[in-house]
Amino acid sequence: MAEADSKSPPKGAPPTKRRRKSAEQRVHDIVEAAADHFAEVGFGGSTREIAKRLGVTQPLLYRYFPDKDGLIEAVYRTVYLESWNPDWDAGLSDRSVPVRDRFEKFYHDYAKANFNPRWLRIAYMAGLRDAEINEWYNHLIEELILKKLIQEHRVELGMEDSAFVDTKELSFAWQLHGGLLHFGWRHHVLELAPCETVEDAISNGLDMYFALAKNVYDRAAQNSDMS
Amino acid sequence: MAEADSKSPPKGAPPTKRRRKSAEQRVHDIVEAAADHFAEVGFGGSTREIAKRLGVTQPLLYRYFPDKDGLIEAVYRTVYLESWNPDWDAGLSDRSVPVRDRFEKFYHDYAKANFNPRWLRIAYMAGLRDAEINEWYNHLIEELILKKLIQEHRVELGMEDSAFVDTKELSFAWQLHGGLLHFGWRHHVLELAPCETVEDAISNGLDMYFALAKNVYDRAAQNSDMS
DNA sequence: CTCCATAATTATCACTTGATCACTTTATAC
DNA sequence: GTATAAAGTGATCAAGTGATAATTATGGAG
Repeated sequence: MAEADSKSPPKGAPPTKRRRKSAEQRVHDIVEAAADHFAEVGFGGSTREIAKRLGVTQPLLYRYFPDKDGLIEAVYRTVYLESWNPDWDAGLSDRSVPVRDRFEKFYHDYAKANFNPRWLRIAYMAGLRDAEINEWYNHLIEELILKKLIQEHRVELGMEDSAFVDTKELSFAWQLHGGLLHFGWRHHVLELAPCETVEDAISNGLDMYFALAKNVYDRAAQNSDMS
Repeated sequence: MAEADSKSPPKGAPPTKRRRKSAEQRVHDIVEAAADHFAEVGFGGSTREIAKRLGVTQPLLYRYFPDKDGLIEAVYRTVYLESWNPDWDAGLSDRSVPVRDRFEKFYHDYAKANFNPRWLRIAYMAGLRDAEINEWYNHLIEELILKKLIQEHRVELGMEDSAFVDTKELSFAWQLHGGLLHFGWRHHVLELAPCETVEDAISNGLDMYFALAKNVYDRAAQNSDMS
């Protein structure tokens, strides 16, 4: 705040005094500008354009990053990490609240943090560029969110609290998560006119998930009664 | 057939006779090679590499396409059109078959045609590059597949055959389609180890859709009874 | 005020890329 | 055979790219 963004010189034109920033601050600014630029034009975007946005010369980037790939990886980290809230796990574990409500709140927060052009575009671009980072992220989602959903749902239905998660259960959970992510894609990448709000999409997705998961558990319970 | 693929000279090295192809054939070959190359490395891939794959010099491409963008658009068209089967509509309309079965078959075919790295990567890359083409495609899906699903399902439940499609119904249908597409993404772009088959994913997705849609329709029917 | 570590710049290189044009080779019609 | 339309090549350009090295300017410590 209070500081005009890097670029503009105070007043006159000629001297254009160069302002120094701490290494820490500069790294942060560069990654931020790089993320914005790459999100817009892809990772093919030039280092010169990034420097231009910062009002800085291009070789300066190489003072803080070994090469373009290094910068891109820093962008990965920033984009993925700064949009992940560590508090989510606590919220999802709070059994004083119905599972449905817990996950509805979670997905509202998740959408608020991630359903924007910058995050979605970089996430999909990263998946296309090198799947590794996205593999890691999907693993995170599966372990921390989807398996949690399955287990907490089971507990609420009075089933035994087993760590084992069935393929079919995971399939349902991924169907939910994938469907919502695709909503984000249509909305913020394709920029299609939204015929429903995010809240509705989340609510509808959860309805589908809980309705069917319950059916399946009920049927399983009947089967075990018969045995 | 019987013709060794363009590249290799018949036998010896020195003369490397240049083979001529009809313009039509050459255009087809170029687009095919371009699609393969772009699918692998992104639309930043070079025209020289495409030419190399064909065993041809790079300027030749400019005989058949005005510029790189023109080539990319031709790739769009080929990839999208050649993987769309016009017969699908007939299959989806055949009321002698249960809706569930019709759409299960459709999604099997759809996955067979589209769930491969080339199609998925180019489709997502196209969405990131310029949303327009993907907007058009999503419109196609919505009009020809999803609305069909909704209406045929209604008919099977004995409801009136109205052309009007509710926002909520569409939301469910997109949740289904998006979830399945995301399965393709995880499977063929991220190359994650599949813990379920495509068939299972489709079957589970449809289970979720039909279970909930039926619930909603039943509830709507009760409400109208009360009025 | 002076010093000096270091933030930032200037100049530049080697290379790739999309694109153009004049030229050569091929197949086909006569 | 020979003429000819068109398929294909070679040489080359201008622009833009990531990256390096030498140089300059800044601001805090003493």
